[in-house]
Amino acid sequence: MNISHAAKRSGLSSETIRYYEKIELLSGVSRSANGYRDYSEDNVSLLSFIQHARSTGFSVNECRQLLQLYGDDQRQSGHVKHLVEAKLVAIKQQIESLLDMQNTLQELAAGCSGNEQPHCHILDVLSESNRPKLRNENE
Amino acid sequence: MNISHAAKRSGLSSETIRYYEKIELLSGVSRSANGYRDYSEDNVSLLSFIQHARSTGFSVNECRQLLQLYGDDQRQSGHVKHLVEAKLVAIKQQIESLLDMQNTLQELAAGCSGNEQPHCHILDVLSESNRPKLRNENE
DNA sequence: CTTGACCTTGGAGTGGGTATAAGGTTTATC
DNA sequence: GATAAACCTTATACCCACTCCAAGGTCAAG
Repeated sequence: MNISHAAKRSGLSSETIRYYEKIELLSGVSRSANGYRDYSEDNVSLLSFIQHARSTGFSVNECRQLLQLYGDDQRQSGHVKHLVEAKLVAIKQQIESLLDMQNTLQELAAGCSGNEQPHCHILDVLSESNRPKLRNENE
Repeated sequence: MNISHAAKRSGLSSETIRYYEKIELLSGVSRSANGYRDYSEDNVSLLSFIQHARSTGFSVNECRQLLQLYGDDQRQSGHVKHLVEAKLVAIKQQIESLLDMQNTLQELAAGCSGNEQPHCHILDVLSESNRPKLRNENE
């Protein structure tokens, strides 16, 4: 199976698959006589695994850990669950941060008339020297 | 005012302030006789402005646009509001995406016993070749 | 006069790809 | 058999937004 077929099957781009090989996230891909990469079903399974993990928020290095556990029949499922729970905490923090931004942006937009006049509440707020909501600034 | 003082005042790091100067996000900073950067109150205001905009989700290039509007007394507040509303849409999309990930991770964690046994529901799901919830795959 | 805390510059590294150039191969058509 | 399109290969550069490092200059305190 050539790379573009493996790409379609795994949901990754050909470029990304080559990149994953270069950083040794995926190894052991064989080559045809003409030098083209030749993907097995197992290769495609691993690529799909990576695609799923990446789209669930895992970094490439976390994918490395997940792949190692995946290939280890002596693994303990607690180790895997630990990675998932840690990622869950990180994702929740990111959501919190984005919700803060969303609130701020909504407040900014609500206060701006958005017409052809130069006065703009948004710019007023952004240029305020005291950051609102940020307490604990000793000194 | 030296750079570390400007850093404290603006909420940015000295390295970031030098970086912003290098990419010409902030210009016109004067120098003391010894070659040290010397920040005015106006400089600090702009740095704070950038810090606020960055922490509200705007990219460096979007900050460039905001700064241009900020410095233009012929601006139309509608232009500013447009930037804020576009950013709001992008932030909402990011939140949606992260909420999807959060759901997936919670389902994965819930299905895993997380003990010392090798069998792991998480790895089972990640290695499933058919992506769940992703319809519309003609062919 | 030395120590430590600043400041300067340039350059490299990070993550996770994406794009481009320059070339080789395969397949279909004429 | 020629040729063009659509693949494949490699190496390299680029993107964003910093962050870190090395090598050196400056300055205030003790």
